[in-house]
Amino acid sequence: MTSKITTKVKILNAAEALFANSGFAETSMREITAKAGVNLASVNYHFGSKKDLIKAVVDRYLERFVPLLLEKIETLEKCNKNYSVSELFECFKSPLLALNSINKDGSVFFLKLIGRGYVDFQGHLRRFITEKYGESLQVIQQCFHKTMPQLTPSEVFWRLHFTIGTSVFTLAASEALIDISRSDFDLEMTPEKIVDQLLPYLAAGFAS
Amino acid sequence: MTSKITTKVKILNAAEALFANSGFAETSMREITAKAGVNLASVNYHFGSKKDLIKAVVDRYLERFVPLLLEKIETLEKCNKNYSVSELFECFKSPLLALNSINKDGSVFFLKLIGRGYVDFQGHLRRFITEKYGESLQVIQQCFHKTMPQLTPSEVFWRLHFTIGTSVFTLAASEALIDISRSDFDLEMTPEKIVDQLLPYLAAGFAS
DNA sequence: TTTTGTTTAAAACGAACGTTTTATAAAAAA
DNA sequence: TTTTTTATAAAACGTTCGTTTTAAACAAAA
Repeated sequence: MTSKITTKVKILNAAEALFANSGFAETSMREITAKAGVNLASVNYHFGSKKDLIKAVVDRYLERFVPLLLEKIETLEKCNKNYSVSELFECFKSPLLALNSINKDGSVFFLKLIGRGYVDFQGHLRRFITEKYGESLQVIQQCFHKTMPQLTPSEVFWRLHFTIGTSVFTLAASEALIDISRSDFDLEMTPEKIVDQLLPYLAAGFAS
Repeated sequence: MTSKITTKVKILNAAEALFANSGFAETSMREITAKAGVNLASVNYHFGSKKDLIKAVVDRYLERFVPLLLEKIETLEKCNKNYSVSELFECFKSPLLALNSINKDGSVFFLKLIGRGYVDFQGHLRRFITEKYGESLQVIQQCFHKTMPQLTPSEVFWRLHFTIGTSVFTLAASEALIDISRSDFDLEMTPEKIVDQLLPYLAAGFAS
């Protein structure tokens, strides 16, 4: 028997696409439930409020992503005591791609949502993330510090967030940028091709 | 006689701060007019609509910034035929700081607004900018290409937008990041200090 | 089968939104 | 001064928002 798609999951799938592409405030409950093909009231019934729905949408990805990433980093540390920045960057790749099993375009959605979480929605989402995943994030940060021990922890922090910023902004604005690229260079870009150009840029910046 | 602050300017000043820090959709007309100390209807009277107000807020900065930047680049081209990437980056500094004469924190507001313009507000703002400043932006792009002629125009385009992305995201999320930096490292950061760390990062990435 | 709890459906709620209208005041032009 | 334009003020407009209520359908347990 093929597992039934529950109302909850229908809502999550519809909401994440709209949130990622249009933003939290710009997306209404009615748009979400219409796209999901469910009743308007079901969001409040299953999630409580729009605020909690936003958290649930992001958390579905984080719950998958963070453990996979920590796992990858752990095996890297075991195999190779003196790993490099780019090896550490590599650890992000497969956990990110794993998100596409939750949803086609899941990895793109995830990065877009993270980007929105920083700038939209006041601090709600960020506070939720740091509460639930703060320890894991600090572990990751320390791993980056190991690759560049000459930096202060604060410098590592800022370079990491420059990196995150470049990634999530590029993805968040990817539709606009792909548009421009098509009209200016007659070049059809995809998120994958963008990432290929992005990675060396990021590595060079972080190791600067 | 001290020049009178018109209602129009009061609205622009109030709106830009709210737009930059909270976003376009999240900021209501009533918040704007309350902060400006003017009547609710005056926004529609002077600007037509909220959409047009958003354009006016951003354009006040662009009208100052773009000519100053083009001027700086022009003199660089005259003085030095073979200028470098970092020399070109330098050209952005003083035009950016000149925005602080429009408004204390003007340069930070400007970058935050550009960042929001990419991801919020569908494509309205971006379309407006490319219509009015598209030619200037292409000139700038060609100058960057001169510093790295081995790249294709498309590659220049993407690296430039990675750079923009890093900048505007960092500024847009600067409050959140400054918060974290304070609690994690007991370090009080300012936008200026952030920019000092950001510039070498950007230069390394672009020239990668 | 009856009962109980869970999920969906439809309708309505009050609040907040951008905008418009109407009226009044101030300034400029005649 | 009178007339005409320009600007501000107050109130109301119709919509849309997130949420709640009420009722019906469905499932599980007794």
